[in-house]
Amino acid sequence: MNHTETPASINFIEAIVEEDLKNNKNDGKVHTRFPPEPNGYLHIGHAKSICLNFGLAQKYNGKTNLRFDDTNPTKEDIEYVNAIKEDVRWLGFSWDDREFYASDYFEDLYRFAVKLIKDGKAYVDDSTIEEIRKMRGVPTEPGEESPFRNRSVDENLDLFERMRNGEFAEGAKVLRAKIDMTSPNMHLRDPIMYRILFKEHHRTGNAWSIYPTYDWAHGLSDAIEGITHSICTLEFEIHRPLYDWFLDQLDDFNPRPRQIEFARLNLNYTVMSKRRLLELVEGKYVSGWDDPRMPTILGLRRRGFTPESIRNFAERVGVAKRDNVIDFALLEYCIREDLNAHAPRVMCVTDPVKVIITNYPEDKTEEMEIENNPEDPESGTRKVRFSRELYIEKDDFMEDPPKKFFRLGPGREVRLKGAYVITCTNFKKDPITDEVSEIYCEYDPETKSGADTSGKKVKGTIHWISVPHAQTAEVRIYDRLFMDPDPSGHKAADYKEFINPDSLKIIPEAYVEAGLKSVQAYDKFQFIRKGYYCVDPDSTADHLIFNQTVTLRDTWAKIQNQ
RNA sequence: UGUCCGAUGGUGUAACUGGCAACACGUCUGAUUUUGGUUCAGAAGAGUCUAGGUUCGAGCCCUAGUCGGACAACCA
Repeated sequence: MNHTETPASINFIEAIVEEDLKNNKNDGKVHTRFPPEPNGYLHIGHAKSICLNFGLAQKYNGKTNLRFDDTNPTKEDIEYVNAIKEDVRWLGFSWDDREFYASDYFEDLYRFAVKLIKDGKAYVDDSTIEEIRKMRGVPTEPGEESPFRNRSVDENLDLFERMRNGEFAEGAKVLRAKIDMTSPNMHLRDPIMYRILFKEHHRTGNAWSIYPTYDWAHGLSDAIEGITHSICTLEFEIHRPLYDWFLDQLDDFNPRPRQIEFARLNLNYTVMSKRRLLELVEGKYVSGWDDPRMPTILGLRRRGFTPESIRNFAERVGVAKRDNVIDFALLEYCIREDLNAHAPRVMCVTDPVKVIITNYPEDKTEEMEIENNPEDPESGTRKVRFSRELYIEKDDFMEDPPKKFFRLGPGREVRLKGAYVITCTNFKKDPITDEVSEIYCEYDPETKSGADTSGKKVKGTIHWISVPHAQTAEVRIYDRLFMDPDPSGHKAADYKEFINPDSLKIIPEAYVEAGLKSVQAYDKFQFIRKGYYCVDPDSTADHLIFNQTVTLRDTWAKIQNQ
């Protein structure tokens, strides 16, 4: 045995944290936060951020706050805060009693703003939104100063207070930080700290008529909560000088939070922007935020994803600063890995054709004991009834099969999963449609599953449902919502053109094993491609995997070529 | 014609303070298999954006360039 220690590789954020720990910065504490704006449902991209923030704290014995960044009442709603809490919890993370809201700090923020005004570092601007925009200039040229920039401290103080008191109309005035109108960084050209908004806030009601902007509120909220490492996505990188500037103007915060940016998750075939997901919901392209085709946590959950699989995915995609597009196949792999080991499996026939076992007694019924999950010995077995007439999948029979086709055809043998080996002796076709309507087989009594004394080896195993014992259930097949070209790039003119028309297929009456109530969702791309169906019988309940041997798209292409 | 950030197999992430570019997904081959799944064994695939420089030695350091991304909401 070689005991050479390979140092476990850490990501760049962990490297920063470890460096801080080494220098005993922040008294050796690690405190992160997950700060969603409650204006939409969480998606797989947020899951990465959640895993990052909570995972980092867990790893270094720190804590993570859940903070709602609720500074813009025009977009936010209590519905979203509840949904977000549920999603984070479901993912397996706990914020204990540290559930905070940026709106909790409105009074503090106001006080800090007054301090800035007194220090001559903020001023009330009467310019219109257009004027402000125009004077801000463009990135390649300096902006110009507002005519209101040099108001006296007293006047600013008075005006700001009256803004708070609701004496001015929306858009009439804003509070701006006095920084540098010539800065090449647009965010430093006197950024807006407060705007007037006569809008009811989901937590503070009508108490406020001014609301802080993100830049003003975020760093301060971090500081107030004692956050040490404020992790956010790359698009905030250019905000960092402003984040630091605001903190520099105020008290000496200890710990002094540090903003660290990472590249957000992109998935091919997937739209990840909250705004666009909202469009999909409002435009009824999907049934809701929890539609199994959505990349939302709720959607993935209904699609059959487990919290473990998503956490695992977040771990595997890694963390870095370069733009990335993760292959959907990795996400599929993560859930398959988990479900394969844990999900119980059942049989279902979606596109049936009848098989008659001519040498099996007409009035006989057997109960076959079939394991629920061959990978999991603890999953036990169930009894499935078997009789002379069965349904099998149309795809599992070929009149004139090519060499590499391992399933049923004239004269061929297959095993019926958990039952007998049968040999096809004949078949009948519908004279009108020319489709195979009945298949005649003989079974070998010696080949009974678990008690096979025949020594027979067969290449294929197919699933079946006993005709007299069959139950019907609706089956929904979900494919990826988007097809090529990849809509995850943000350049698509209208990404809705890429919606896959077959993303949801409903089979109203598929044959299922007795005892199955309904079959709501399973996933074509993830599972059929690998020979699996994932079932979500009751929205978010446990899932099952069908014993399915539907022609695998890739495999089938190969068989045809041979 | 600005500022900031980034660049490693098809995809993503590694490579301790410079020391033969590794892991995973995907792909392909073979074995096993009562689901063409799983599992197992193996293979192909990059010489690290380019050009210089420092060095015994550069993916790592320096310089210049190229390409990509972000930034001009009273959004976050």
